[in-house]
Amino acid sequence: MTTQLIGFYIRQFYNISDASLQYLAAQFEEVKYPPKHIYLNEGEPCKKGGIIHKGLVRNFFKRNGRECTSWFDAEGSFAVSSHSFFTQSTYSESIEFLEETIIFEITYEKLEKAKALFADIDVLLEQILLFGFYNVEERTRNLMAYTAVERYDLFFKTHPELINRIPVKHLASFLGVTPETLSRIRANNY
Amino acid sequence: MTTQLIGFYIRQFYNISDASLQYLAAQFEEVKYPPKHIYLNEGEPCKKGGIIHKGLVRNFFKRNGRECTSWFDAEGSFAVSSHSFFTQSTYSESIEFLEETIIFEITYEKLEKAKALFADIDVLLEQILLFGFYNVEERTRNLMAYTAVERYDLFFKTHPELINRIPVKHLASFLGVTPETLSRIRANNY
DNA sequence: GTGATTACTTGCCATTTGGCAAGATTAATC
DNA sequence: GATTAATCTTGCCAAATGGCAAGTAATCAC
Repeated sequence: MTTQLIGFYIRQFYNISDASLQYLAAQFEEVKYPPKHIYLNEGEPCKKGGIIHKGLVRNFFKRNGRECTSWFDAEGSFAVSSHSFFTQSTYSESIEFLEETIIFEITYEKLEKAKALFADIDVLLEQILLFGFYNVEERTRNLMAYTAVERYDLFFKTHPELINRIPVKHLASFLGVTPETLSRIRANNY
Repeated sequence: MTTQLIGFYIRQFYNISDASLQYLAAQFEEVKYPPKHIYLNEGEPCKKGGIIHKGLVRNFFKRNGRECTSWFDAEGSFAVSSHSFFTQSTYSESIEFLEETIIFEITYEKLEKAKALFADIDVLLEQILLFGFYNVEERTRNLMAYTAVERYDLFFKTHPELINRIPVKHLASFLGVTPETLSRIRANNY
């Protein structure tokens, strides 16, 4: 049953009680989206989010006329625009599915309700936010202190399973370089 | 009285009740630190934090042998290593006072206690974390999508009052360039 | 104040990265 | 499966940034 699955994913962040999980899991809905589907358009508040069961997602924004990928998420991660979701305000971030993607989806309202009913669900959300905070912080550091080659190597080491699933142009826009530069890095011209 | 002051600072983030403020403010202690004082050494868990009443602080880490400044904080902001503080785990981040700095200081334990006693203090902390998350996210975007000149101009626009308080080498390490490059940017060689 | 140290600036050149354009490859459409 | 359109790669050169070294300015210690 999906309760098992959702528990598996969620308890990676915080070990909520069986009762909380029972309630929470019932709020999720399994949904399938096709590749290239835009899950969130920048400027819209992020009213729902999902645990990725199968598939690949990218969050991106536009600056200086070009698309920049802020984050990739695959199985076990969340399809959500964190700041927009947690504050229910708009943000200049879009979400796109890169593959056919199956997610367990929940609305902000349902999550709020669950949070009010079970204290440990509140803690769970705090832990998830903290995890996101840590990830963004590490990313900032990498952009500051590492060269493009080092950033690519790091991504290659930490996410080997994604290298062949992500189109070069998107990986480039994540690493903060042009597709040409990434192409040269991969060809080992450096 | 300091309760007034602390209320002024804290309610910028979330408007806690008078009762909560009364209790919380009493947990703070006013402390003065000299310039160059290392408030937190990387690898130590961040057990206390402070609201900056007067002074200037930088958070930094070391990578590839050089110091990188992750953030500056001045009056009204916090002297704290967020992730380390919230998780009470270690992180490779240090905190240094750049000027003689007066902070209202509180330990993690006291804050936890206050959080358990007053629900709105919990909300306050969530808001503060969310604000930090937003800041780091914006910073990542700037590093990805802007040139050094654009990043400097942005900092100049958003923090004009800090430009003359921050040594060039530290501002450079914040913007992700060498001191020489920042020096040239300021001289308008670009 | 004076000397010593540290920080800042500038010139020179190397390295990294970007941008255009052409060709090669892959994927999408019918 | 042929055609079309994206995407990816590579060469070439330009622009941005780094690194060393020397000189200047500011700060610190006594």
